[in-house]
Amino acid sequence: MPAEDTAALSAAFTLLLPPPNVTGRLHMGHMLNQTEMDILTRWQRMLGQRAVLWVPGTDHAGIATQMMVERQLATEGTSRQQLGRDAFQERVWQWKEMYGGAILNQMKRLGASVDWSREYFTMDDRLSRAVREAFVRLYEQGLIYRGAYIVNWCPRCQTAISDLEVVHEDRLGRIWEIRYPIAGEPGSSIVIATTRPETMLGDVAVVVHPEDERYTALHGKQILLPLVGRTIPVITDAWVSQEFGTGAVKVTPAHDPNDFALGQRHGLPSLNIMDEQARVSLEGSPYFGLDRYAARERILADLAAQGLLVAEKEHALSVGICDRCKTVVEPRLSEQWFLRIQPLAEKAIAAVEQGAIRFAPDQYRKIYLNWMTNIHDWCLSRQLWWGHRIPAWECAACGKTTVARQVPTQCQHCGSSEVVQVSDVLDTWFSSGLLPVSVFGWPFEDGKPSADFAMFYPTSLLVTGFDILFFWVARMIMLGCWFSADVPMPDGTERPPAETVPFRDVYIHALVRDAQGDKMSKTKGNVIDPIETVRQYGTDAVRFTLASMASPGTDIAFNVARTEGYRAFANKIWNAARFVFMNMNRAAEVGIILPVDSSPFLPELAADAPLEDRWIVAELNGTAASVHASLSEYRFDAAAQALYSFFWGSFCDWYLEMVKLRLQFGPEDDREVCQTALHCLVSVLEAALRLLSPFMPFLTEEIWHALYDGQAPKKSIALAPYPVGLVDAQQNPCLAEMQVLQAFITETRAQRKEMAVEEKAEVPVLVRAELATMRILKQNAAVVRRLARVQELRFCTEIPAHLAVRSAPTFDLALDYQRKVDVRAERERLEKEIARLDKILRSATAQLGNERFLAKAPTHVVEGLRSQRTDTEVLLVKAQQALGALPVQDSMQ
RNA sequence: GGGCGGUUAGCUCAGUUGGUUAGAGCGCCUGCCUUACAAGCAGGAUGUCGGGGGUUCGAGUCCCUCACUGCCCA
Repeated sequence: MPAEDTAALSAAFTLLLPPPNVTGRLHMGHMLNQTEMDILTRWQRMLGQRAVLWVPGTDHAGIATQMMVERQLATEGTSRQQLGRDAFQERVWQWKEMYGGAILNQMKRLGASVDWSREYFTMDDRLSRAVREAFVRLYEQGLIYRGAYIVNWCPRCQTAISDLEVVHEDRLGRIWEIRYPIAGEPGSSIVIATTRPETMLGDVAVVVHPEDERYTALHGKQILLPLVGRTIPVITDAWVSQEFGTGAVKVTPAHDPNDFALGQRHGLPSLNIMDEQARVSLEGSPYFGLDRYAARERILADLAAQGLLVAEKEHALSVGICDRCKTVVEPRLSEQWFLRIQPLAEKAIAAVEQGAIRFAPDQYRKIYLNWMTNIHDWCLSRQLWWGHRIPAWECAACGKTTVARQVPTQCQHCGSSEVVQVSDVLDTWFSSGLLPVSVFGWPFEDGKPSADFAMFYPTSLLVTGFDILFFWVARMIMLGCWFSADVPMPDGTERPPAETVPFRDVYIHALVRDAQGDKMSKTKGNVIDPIETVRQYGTDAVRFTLASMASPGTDIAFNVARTEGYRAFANKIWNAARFVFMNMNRAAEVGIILPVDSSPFLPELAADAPLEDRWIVAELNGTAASVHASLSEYRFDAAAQALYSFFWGSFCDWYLEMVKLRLQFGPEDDREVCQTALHCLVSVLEAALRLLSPFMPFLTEEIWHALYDGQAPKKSIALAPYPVGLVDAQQNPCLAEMQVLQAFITETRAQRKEMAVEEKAEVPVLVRAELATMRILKQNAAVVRRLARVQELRFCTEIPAHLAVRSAPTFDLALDYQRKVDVRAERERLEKEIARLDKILRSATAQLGNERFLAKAPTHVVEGLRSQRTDTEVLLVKAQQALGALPVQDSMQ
């Protein structure tokens, strides 16, 4: 990283692991998330320019954990109610101690280089203190209020849940039309439409649109509510849709959010007719104690019996279900604690709009802003026993509430000592939303920021999935910006807004799906277990698979075929290393000693060093530069591809094959040649291993240590310096020279196949080449002979007409081989080639004939096209000549 | 209903500010146990870049439109 870039960054590279639930098992999403963070962390650590900190921890996961333990209790024939709150909490702690570390333990196997000394749990004392402090401050700032509102109530979990914890599902339900008689006017009635007839027990009005002429006569009339016998008014409100159902709707404020709002506008009472388990709770009612669905059936039957059920139709509706347990949510009026979120949201919006937080991919910025600008107050309270209990105490004497950091001994309003803490706990996300400040020691004892906070806040980066963008990312931004605002900067100055953010970058990664692109689910049975996959293919291969498929904004269809490919890649590197070791041993036997070093910079070679040496160093430089650039933009896929193609395509396929020629250790062989070759080979492998290390830590570690034969300069490759690439390596003339050499070898091999030359046979090759090309071929004649199995290169001024010719822009070649060409195949090939060249030539000629193109296009494009046209013309002529030279009749001998 | 995406080789996906012959991996075909590697080597085939229109000297890339499809929010 150039020095000027580092100045703008903080002194540390810091990130928080999204804390897995204590109830969870490691899945592919975790593994992807952790692989990405680990690559970045290792990369930054090896760059060695900043302190690097990756903080692990686990989340107490209120509802989920309570569910697990309650299930366990049920199998023992008991329940949390029987145990009581304290004993139940004790059980949950026991459970957490036993199973809570599962994911972190699995993480260790994946090589995640987190700082284990800083591992936290969201219910730890110091984090709990932060939760209390945050709650009390918000309360003191007038941002937390308590009141009876409609919330999403899960009758199974028996707690309120936030909007985000409700998932909507489109289902085919029914809509019923029910006749409500007008009080005191026999024969007169109004027909209402409803999808939830059971809630009619709590009806307090019927509402119609004020301009709906069908019902004008009924405005202000009273209705005799069937089955109940209460009278309720007909009211008007423009919210009603005249097209929906009959245009008349019943109003049940205690059981529907829209009705609740309507009730507030019209001053209607709210009649709660269901208990915590969604059973009818209306004392004295014949439906008392019935579950909501049983009550529905009975009520419909009774209405039908009275002739009041007018119609029943199919109806598509969206049903809210509890994200955790999939029970249909019951909108329910209840007393809850809310956070007035607008002031926090404004800061959170500004932080992103002003660029203090950047999203990658950028599209998530829009999604975030869209959500944040339409945000609703946050229901903070949960009716659970596992979590951070709300620090509020109710007074039995005066009925008022005391909110305090420490357990109060008396009511702060009337002084009574009869204060009891409210039983609700806080939404789990309230505590995880505070993590960026709380893990670094907030709140501070004396108001002075801790050393950790000064060093690590704001963190550098958050890596997470889009599924918790609102749950967690958005909440961290809101709470982080809010609570860090009054924490001074390390130098004592006031903290500017851009420094209040919990992280500077958010990288949102994809969802891991199965090979068919379907979402993994237990019910579908298509879950790929990362630990099992790792067992089969190795951690490095799975990590590399995930990295290489992590294209931004695209879900990953995880296919083990791909992992098999990367296992082969790991194997390939292993074998290449074996080859190097073998030669090091042979060298040692004849007394050649190698100085190997782990310099961040790659060796610089003399201009007259062998072409393949200069080339592989340039390639490695280019790869390092490319990996660095890719990782800087979170392009794990591009970085992985660059590494793959370097190791396999450049290092193994070409360099090793070429360098073999110089690794001859016989008594007559030149020791200096061997030593030079081996030195370059070992240096390149050593540096390349370091370059690959963040992606494949296990394999590279093992080979790297073996390379130093127990004398490695560092305890681990992870602490060695990361190779710095030279961007201008791409300009090195050796690249073009090597390209010519490779083209010659490839063309020769292709021609051998074409002419069905036996694999092992060495054949003389006639060459006509331009001077520069001839020079390259002559200098590398040994390489050409070996890699293309050429017996002898015969340079000539023209290839004899009777031989089949292969051409490139700067050379022609022909095999001197007795077997004749497969004329049909050769003709086919040449015709295809001519068609291809002709197409290119036409298009190039057309463009070059266009004056406006010549006038407007940049010079390098025009020049490039000119030389392309020249080359193409030459090749076309040659191909046509070759075709013309073919014998007329097809023959193979 | 509101918002955000996607459509490129048989499959999964890349494709930088528009610029010279659209790439990779896997799969496929052919020939090879060449002293690191058959989990390998060498050679090869494969695309009207979803349809239509526009801007431009030039469009996979920018704009409009249609079709299909995914996700989020309500």
